[in-house]
Amino acid sequence: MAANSQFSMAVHMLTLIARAGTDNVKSDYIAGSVNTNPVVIRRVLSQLNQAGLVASQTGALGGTRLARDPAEISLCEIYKAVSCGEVFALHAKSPNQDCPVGRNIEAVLCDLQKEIDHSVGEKLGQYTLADVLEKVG
Amino acid sequence: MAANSQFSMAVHMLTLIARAGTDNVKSDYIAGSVNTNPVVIRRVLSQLNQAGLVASQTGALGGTRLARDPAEISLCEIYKAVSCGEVFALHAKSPNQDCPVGRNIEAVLCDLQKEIDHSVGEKLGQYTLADVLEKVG
DNA sequence: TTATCTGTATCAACATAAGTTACAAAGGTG
DNA sequence: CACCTTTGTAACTTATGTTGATACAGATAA
Repeated sequence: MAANSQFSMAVHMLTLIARAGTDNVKSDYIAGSVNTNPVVIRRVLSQLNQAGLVASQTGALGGTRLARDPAEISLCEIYKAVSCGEVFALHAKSPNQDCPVGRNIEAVLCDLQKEIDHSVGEKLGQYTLADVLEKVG
Repeated sequence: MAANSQFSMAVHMLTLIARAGTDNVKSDYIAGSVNTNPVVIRRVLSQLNQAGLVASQTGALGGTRLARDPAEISLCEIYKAVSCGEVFALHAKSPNQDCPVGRNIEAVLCDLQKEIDHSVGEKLGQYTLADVLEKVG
């Protein structure tokens, strides 16, 4: 499949929204900067909305604004909001349970997966949207 | 697409191969434990071969054996051998360069991507195939 | 009332993984 | 040498997921 770039899009979008302060930002405007279709933007915004990172408003003069201070939004929260997110996938089909390795490997990999995902979350948690804003300028 | 489970397969496969010691393990046998097609196994083995983790032999009595001691094979090496591997993807299409955010966001995300990938590698590097062997029993 | 936006549903286009079949080449064995 | 087994790949199919695009209902300001 095409690689999932929703996290990159989300950070980009939130940066734009943050820079607008309390003004509502329209999905059309965001789409112009991200260089994609407004519906793609609104799909990601829907997830950010559910995560409580932004607030949207319909109707004329509608749009989206941040629900929280940029310094209070960690990249980990953004990642979790948009990602189905495991660094690596477990077996698609269950291994052969008659094999001692096949019987036990899944649990070992599952534990490892949790540990790696947790470590990614911690690393992303070291940065906030405010840090990104500063770097982007 | 279907999620990429090659790393999980690779760890599973290498565990089976390690347990066989110096004996050659056939792709048919591995496929039976992983519960998939032998060609899928040989495709992953081909990558592990290129990474120097295993050695294969064609012909009758052929098969695959470890090229190194299990304690000298880190999970990071396995991950790098099979994964095209970024935790998150950058923008598919380049953002709008006329927008100050679009112009700078890619570099920021690229740096972040490298940092996260590096941290995943470090975490995986804390474990070896020998550790997996011990856990699987 | 009208124009503007969001929120979704739906469909097409494209990419990738996994599964399968087929076969050339390598390498033991009788 | 002839035969059998096994790897290494190519090619094709199927399944799944992401992105892009069109369409339209519902909300809301002027």
